[in-house]
Amino acid sequence: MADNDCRNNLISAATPLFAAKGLYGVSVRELATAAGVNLSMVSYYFGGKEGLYAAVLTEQFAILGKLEDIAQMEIDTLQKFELYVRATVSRYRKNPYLLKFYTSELTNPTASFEIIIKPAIKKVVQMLMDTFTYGLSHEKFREGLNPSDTVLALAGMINFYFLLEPATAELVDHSPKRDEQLIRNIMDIFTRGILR
Amino acid sequence: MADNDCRNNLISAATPLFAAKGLYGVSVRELATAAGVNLSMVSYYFGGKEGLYAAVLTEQFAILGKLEDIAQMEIDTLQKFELYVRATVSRYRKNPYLLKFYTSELTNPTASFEIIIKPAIKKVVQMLMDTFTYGLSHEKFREGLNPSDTVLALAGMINFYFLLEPATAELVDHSPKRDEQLIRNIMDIFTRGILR
DNA sequence: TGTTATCAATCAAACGTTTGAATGACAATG
DNA sequence: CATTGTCATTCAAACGTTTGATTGATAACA
Repeated sequence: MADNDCRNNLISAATPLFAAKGLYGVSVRELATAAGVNLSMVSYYFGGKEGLYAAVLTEQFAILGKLEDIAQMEIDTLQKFELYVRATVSRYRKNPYLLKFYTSELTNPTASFEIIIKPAIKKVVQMLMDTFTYGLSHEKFREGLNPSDTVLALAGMINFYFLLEPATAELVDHSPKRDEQLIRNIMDIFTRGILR
Repeated sequence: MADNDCRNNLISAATPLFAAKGLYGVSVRELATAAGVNLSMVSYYFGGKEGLYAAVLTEQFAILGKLEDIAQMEIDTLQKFELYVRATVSRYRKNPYLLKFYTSELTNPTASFEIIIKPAIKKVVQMLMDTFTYGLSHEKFREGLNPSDTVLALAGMINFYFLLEPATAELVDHSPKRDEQLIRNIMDIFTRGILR
């Protein structure tokens, strides 16, 4: 097996397994078999099962950093929010496992939560709050709206849509071809909701 | 030990443990010790660990049925949505474990998902969609809004606020005394977002 | 030849479940 | 009224299996 194939195969195979069943729902043997490598390679490359899990999580959440750039862009405040929503949708479409790790850690946190997930989420929420506060101070948005409640509402609209898919797939069309309509629907509500 | 104390103790002790660590994150010994009962009582009363988990889940989701009554009430359509939001908030406040089971099953579904969680969620979403469609046909709401996208947006605004608490507690005040402001903030955005 | 990578085999520990005995309440029997 | 039998409940102990991790040998390569 070529250099580092073993390590890469483990991460690739572990990602969907951990996403579907969680850290304690998969055994090391299951991970090794799925990757087509020897069982002991998990300890050899990652120091153990939790190390592999942390490696998967780190890879998954590396993408999230790009969201912070939105705040510095020289575009309209409302456009920044739309950019956030669009980036979120395309991120979940490109990586169908990200949301699983995201919410799995929120509900059943492992040791990785404080180190990887929590800081990543805080940065995004902070960025959104800063953006909203800027819009407020420049008299674009209505007075009286609470910054944190408002940005969490926006984040909730888009994230919850994807989170609920396993339960509502038979009730609602969640296919990517409806994404554009979904984004417009959300931005439509949000824009009218916060503008003067 | 009095009649059925053993069974009740197991459910009471298992609820916070399963909520915090998930089905596979807790051992039967841990559950029995926390309940102060013998290890074999789990199998005796519930047929095994998964049986106890299912019993906990059933008890937790029994409350969710009340939401359906909202649709039949003789009140304004918008008031029905506000009632849904208020009921959701008070439900999470009264039972801090419900959301954990809710989202844990959505991300890492066990055998109980199809039987207990999925039907419960579908009923609520269907009720909300019916309510919105009624409002649409009676010309209260703007044309062009997609029913499913819109009600999932409302549900997301309130549910995501609670889901994100472990990550944003240091950034945002999630205390119950802010609930009224939170509800008004959400309904404010939603109302302006969907009204003509 | 020393280093890195991989393997099958093995380990102790923990897992969920089952067992057979002991307990106490209660009704039936004499 | 005392005795017997039945029943659900609880217990400590053990069950076989699976767990995550480690070992020492072996191969590939520098």
